[in-house]
Amino acid sequence: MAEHEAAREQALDAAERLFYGRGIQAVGMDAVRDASGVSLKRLYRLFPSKEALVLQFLRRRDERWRQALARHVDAYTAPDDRLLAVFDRLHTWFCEPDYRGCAFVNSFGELGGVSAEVADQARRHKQAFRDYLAALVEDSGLPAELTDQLFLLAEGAITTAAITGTAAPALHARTAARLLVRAHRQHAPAVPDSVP
Amino acid sequence: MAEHEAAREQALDAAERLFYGRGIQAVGMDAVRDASGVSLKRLYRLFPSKEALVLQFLRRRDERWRQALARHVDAYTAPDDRLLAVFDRLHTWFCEPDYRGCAFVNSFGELGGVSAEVADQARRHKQAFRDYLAALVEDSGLPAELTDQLFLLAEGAITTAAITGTAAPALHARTAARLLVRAHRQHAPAVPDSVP
DNA sequence: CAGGGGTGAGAACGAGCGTTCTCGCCCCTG
DNA sequence: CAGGGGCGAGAACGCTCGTTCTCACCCCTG
Repeated sequence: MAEHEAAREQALDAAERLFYGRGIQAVGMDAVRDASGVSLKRLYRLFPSKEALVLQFLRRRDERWRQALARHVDAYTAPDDRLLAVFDRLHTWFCEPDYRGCAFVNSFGELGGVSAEVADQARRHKQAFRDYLAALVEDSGLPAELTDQLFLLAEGAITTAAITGTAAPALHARTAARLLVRAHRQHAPAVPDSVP
Repeated sequence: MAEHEAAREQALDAAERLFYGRGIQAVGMDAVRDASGVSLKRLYRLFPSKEALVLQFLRRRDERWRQALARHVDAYTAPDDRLLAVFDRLHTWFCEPDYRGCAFVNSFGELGGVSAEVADQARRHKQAFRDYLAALVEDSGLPAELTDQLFLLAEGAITTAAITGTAAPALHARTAARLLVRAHRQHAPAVPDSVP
């Protein structure tokens, strides 16, 4: 029954491409069928409803997005490089040809007011990203207040890149991040008193 | 024919409340009629189509949003206070009970991939906000690069406040903004060599 | 080879929605 | 007072879409 898994993946691939590119409500199940080659009957056996497909799409996207970020960050070892690598990853993301912002922000805007589950997915995704940033900040020996500041820069860059259609916001966010890191170091300098 | 204008305003008020609160596609013209008390026939005489109503809603919201911001900023005279007042304004906005993020970001996420006009409205709105920030930055004698950095902070705060449902992002953005202003002043200090 | 259980393609169904039409009512003019 | 033109309420229409059903087909077992 690997057939089953393959169809599931095809369906989710198509759903992701369509939902992300055109918005969720603008995409019918017929469009998912046409794009995936998975018949309606099978679609409804794999996912009990469109809402289930949407939530699955969001779950998978969250996982993959965070994996891609971590993979990029893990190419660096120096804590400060790792912090800034987040913004490099944003830059390459923004350069993808059909970049259209954060799927979770978009879904939240479209359905957050009407579907509690979608709103929850968005909250969880952002929370996970913030937690990840917090760990990087702590590894750098920087104060925790920096986390939210960097998070806001990243978040702002994500939506600004989408709306303006350019990747420059990643660079602006990166410079701002460097300035903030430096500012925080000046008030509570180098720090590392590890291994007491 | 003040009747005409009154109905128009009622319709736009209801449309704004509904579109902003539930998303655009989740709100039918019937809902606008019920909430506004303006009959369907009249609605369609006032606005040739739902899309026209949506665009009008966005135009009006852009105008009012920027007016409210300017009014708040104009309560201050010192250039640096005016800059930071932007984030205070965000804070009071986030505290509104049915705050649900930026109507333009939400509309862009929902319809930007499918309606060029909606995408355009979002672009224009963000551009206008950025221009406004740029003027404040220039009035403070600060370097232009600061503009995009503050813009990203504001933008990030707007969506983060929506998704987390708290107003704290405004405070985080404000502190980050203060740090960035200070950082920029250290590299190219006080400046004002006005009136040569 | 017979038969049946699952499959795919597409029709069908029912609800929702954008838009228009009908019809009775009211007010305004001659 | 007579008549008509615009108005509101809501029905109606046509389309889309989520979901299910039909039916012919294929493959697999006895």
